[in-house]
Amino acid sequence: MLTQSEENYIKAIYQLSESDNGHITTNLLADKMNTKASSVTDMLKKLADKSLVEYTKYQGCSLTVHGQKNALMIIRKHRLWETFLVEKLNFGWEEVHVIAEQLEHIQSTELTDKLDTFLGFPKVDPHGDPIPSADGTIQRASNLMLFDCEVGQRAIVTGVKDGEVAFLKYLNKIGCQLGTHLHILEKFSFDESMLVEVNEKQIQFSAITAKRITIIPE
Amino acid sequence: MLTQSEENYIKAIYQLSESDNGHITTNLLADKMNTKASSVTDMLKKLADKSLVEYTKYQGCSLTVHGQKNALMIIRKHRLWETFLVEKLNFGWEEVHVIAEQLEHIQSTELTDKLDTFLGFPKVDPHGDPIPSADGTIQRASNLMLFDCEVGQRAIVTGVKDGEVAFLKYLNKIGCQLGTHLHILEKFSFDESMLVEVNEKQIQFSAITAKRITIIPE
DNA sequence: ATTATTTTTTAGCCTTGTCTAAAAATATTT
DNA sequence: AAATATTTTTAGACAAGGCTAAAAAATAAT
Repeated sequence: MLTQSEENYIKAIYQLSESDNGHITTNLLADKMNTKASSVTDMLKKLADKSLVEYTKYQGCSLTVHGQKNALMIIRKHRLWETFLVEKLNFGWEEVHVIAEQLEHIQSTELTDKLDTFLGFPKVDPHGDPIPSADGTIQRASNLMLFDCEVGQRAIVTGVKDGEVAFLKYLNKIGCQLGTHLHILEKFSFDESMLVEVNEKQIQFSAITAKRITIIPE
Repeated sequence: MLTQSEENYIKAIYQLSESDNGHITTNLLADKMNTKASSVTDMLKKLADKSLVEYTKYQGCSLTVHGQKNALMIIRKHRLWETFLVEKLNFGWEEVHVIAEQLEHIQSTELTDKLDTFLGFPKVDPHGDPIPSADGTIQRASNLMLFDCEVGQRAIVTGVKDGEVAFLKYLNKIGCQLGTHLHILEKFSFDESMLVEVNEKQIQFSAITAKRITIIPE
């Protein structure tokens, strides 16, 4: 049984491992957790004792298989609850993250699985992130970015990365959701921004934004 | 913003106040919280500082209006979640208490109210206990006990008190739920037990059990 | 190959919530 | 009313999780 703090560390390590290839440094984690490096060191020792992470002094850490399994279950809960909040309680996709951060710590496998059943075994959460199944399987998230599309191409939005509230609200305003059709009209080399048709309106996306929107070509 | 521990104390004090008329002693609370009197003393000071309880040394405590309001919101959350678990996720009424003890600490008034809406503003939880409304109003629970019924009388089950798992499972076995019709056939003075017709079967209820089942006369 | 710099760890302290053991206040008996 | 028993509080300690400041290791730069 893990504490909430331990769970939060495990989840953070998992998420960092997805981008930064496995080798997580103390400072990186401290940054992600909004805490100090010294606190991270303390916690890593604790997690290593419980064999959730591999940790060697001054060498950073990585999750053990056991740790990964735990991380996936926390992420499963987080994403199922987000789905519940949006699908059943009519929350907006920009509102659910903070609440799900609390709900993901509720301990009951039976609850998680029944929630999954109730929701009809959704494959992705409201931001397009894949939901791990009860046995710990997870689909690889689509990594085709709007940014990579060519002029003239058509695509459908499948997800948003790092969905901070302000960004999601902006997408709401321009009517851009999961499933929205896009048509790339123009790309500008000077700042790598692009002009895109969204719901019959022309929208200018910065490179940063275009890298946060994942798509499938149409 | 209260810690989980503070919330648990507040809730316990509220529940004790319902039966034991307002004046809660340190030991009583310690017992209810499965902790030591010294720990209770410490916590009462903290709660008094936050003006959630009225506390005078050696004299026990009682909730302030502010404390009562908090207690009611925790109970509201607990009972709404219990209802959700039974109505939507198909849990049995004997399974939901422990899970709801975790869910009751989730902080989001919006979530609570949206859950209430989703459930269709239920008046009582799966054990027949009244659910406080968003403004903190709560219906007085029915206090007519099966125990008080006379021979020949008919009644309908409206609730169960102190619903520990084994007791609720027993009620499941004999098919006794909220809404079940009862017919009192006989009362025995030697041990105050009673013979009751439940679903066309004759069941012998001890005094203890008959005091835990609340009813309305038919 | 030594400095200098950055990163990480250690050491010591704080807070929350708990505990035990001893002291103080209140209740109960005789 | 005094002695005894019970209840409650205080004092001091501990574990979890965090912090700051100083020390140690690793990395970068001369």
